[in-house]
Amino acid sequence: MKIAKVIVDVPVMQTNRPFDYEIPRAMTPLIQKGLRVVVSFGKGNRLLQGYVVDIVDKQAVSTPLKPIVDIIDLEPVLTPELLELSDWLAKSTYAFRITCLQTILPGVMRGSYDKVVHVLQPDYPQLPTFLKQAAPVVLDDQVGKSELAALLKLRQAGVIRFEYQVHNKAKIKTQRAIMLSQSAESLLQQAQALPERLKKQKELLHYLARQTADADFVWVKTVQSLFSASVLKTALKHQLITIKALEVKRRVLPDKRVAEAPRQLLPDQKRAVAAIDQATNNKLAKVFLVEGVTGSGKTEVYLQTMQRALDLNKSALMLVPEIALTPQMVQRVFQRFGNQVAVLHSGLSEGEKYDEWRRIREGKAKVVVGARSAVFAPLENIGIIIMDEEHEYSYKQEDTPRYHARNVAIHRAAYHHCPLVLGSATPSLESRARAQKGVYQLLRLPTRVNQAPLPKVQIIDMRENIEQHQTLDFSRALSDAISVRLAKKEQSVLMLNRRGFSSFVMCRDCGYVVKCPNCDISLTLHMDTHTLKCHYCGHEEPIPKKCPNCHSNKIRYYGTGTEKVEKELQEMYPKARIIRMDVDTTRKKGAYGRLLKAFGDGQADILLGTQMIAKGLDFPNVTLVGVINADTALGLPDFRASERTFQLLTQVAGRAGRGAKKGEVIIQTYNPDHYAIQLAKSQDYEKFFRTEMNIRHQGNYPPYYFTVRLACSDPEENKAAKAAFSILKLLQPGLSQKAIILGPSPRAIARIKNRYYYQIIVKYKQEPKLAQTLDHILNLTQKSNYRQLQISIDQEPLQFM
DNA sequence: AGCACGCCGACT
DNA sequence: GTCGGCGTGCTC
Repeated sequence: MKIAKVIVDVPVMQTNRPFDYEIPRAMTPLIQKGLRVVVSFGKGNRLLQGYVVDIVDKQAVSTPLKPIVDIIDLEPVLTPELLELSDWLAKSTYAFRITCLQTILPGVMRGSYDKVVHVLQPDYPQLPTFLKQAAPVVLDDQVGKSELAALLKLRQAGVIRFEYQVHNKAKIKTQRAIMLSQSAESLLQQAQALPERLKKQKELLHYLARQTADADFVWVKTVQSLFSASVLKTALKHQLITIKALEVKRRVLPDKRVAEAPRQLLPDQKRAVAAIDQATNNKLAKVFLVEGVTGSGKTEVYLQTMQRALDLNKSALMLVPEIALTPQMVQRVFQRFGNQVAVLHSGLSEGEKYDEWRRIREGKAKVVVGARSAVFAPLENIGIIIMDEEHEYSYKQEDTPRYHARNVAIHRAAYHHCPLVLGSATPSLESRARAQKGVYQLLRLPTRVNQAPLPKVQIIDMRENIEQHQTLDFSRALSDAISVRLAKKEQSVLMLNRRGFSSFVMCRDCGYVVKCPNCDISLTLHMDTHTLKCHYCGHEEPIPKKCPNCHSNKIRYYGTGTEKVEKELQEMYPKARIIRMDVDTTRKKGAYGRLLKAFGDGQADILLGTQMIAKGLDFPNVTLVGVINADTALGLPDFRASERTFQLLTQVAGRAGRGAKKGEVIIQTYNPDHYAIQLAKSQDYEKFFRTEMNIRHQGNYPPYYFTVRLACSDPEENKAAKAAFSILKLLQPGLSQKAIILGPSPRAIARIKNRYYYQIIVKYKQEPKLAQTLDHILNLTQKSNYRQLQISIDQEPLQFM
């Protein structure tokens, strides 16, 4: 007997394994691995969506199995590769298998459920009024607790019955079309044969005869503009025409394109392309790190190596961070590869995503460009994977499954025996260190394609500014530079670093930031307790009244908002046209693109924004880039603070002087001597890498150590704390002496949604028993007395707060 | 998650 | 005595 192993849609620890189901005889020829099915589950026999992950032979079983109720898909939605990937993902991120399956597939594939009440005894006296009707009633999502209790009682009394329905949200969009199954001649013949009085019918047939020249069908929608609905109805009645519902794929990319040919390569680019092509040709799962300054032509290297994969009749996957931010990039890929390109990103509607996904699944799209989740694109026979801006933090998903797209890409590249190309001007330290060790192959592109010099970067010491200038946010140098641009009708981009707003304490005289004595990490300000806390080890101290370094009393929390700066700017330059871009002004869909376009069209003189303006913008008329506060990220309680600051400043500096005119960059800071700022000024990534590696080495941080974060939360604070300590007890025996455990400590925002959070961070190099221990902890904490306790594990977290 | 079973307190 | 509260365990 064949048995189907099914992962059911119940995301809890206890059901995180396949369940066996009988395959009814009628389904035997249809059933396959990777299909979605409907199964009945639990005592109430409620219907759930499930995924067939395996089909096995099994001899007669002692307890009878439930049969599969229904098959949802005709073709498997998951390839064997993606099935394996979901298993690997679940194991490596400590997430439920079902959650991983749902992450891999487009959102519409997730089952939606309805609870329907059928009334069995319509004349029952205490029947609630809303049930006193003939038809079954669909319960809405928010049925009150007491209401539900009453309904359960009625069910027990046999008055009503529940029915669970599973819906497939994945709908194929169709449009009605008149099929042109006959030749033009036969249509005209039919028209001839019609009696004279059917004038409109004759006209219709003549019209259709003309269309047969270049199509198999005509949309009803277009015909309706020429003929009325009743004409079509008559024609249909007389069987002169047939109408079918044809699928229309929601398309994301335009129909037309300006085809673009490959560009000439510089020697460095040529070398890089050759090295990558060699891996593609020889089916080597090598990882390359392309380290190229802004404007060095990384994109051209990507495009040409992707072309190589296509030439070998393979597919290509290209990951771009937050794709909405770089429409130029998508455009360029489209111009090169045309209709075989599919785009996947969060800006698409569910339906659009589904259609693009199916074009990939059906093999119609061989090139995929997309953001983080596109790493799961159902491509087969992948010849190359590209990951642009590999250092970007948006590649890490912040909620379950907490995966990093880079790791998924590495896994898929290994499966497909194809190269993975990581590209960045400022690679993550993890990747650059791996290249150093020879795990990845480093390909450097040190020169700019157009030979343009890097913009001149000037650093302004804001500590001096306080005395000289009354406005705190603008130095004389920056305001003068803005005035010059306004006079010359050139544009300025001003960036306000909002990360870490008001959350740390800094001395305005010397730039000193209070750090944890144990962890060498900035302390975070907690206004509720009026203390400074370390989020790593839990160290706590009072807020200093005087700067411990220079004894000034100008030590206070630090931060500035975009609105305030905009007001200041407007006062300084009443005639300047300013576009402000922050979370508030870009919340609406499409607002981001609209504002950028307005700026690109020259409708404003100054673009003021948060870090979102640092990425990928390319406006030739921008000759000044100002960073109003370079420090805020440095103050974050995060060992990656320097790295983030360096990356951000380097990136934003690249926005200046993209066109023919020379660019200038002004960075305002209270830490002018900080290496991250100094090295951003000289745009010297390699030196930054060496300096920062040293610091990481001394502090036992990545990439010298791996990290894992265990967080637990409970509505009751003492329970959360107690749980954290029992987790610690469970953890310790599974670790060697060399592992470093930090915490348990309360998280920065101790209470979110009425839950208290505690966390433990483990730093380690080699811990063979760690994964097993973590699984054990997950299993135990589910069964323990802590019913309300939630526990999460984040491998290599990027956010430690 | 959702359901049943089962064991204790306050009601007809 | 029993109704119903929720704590506990199971779902092919």
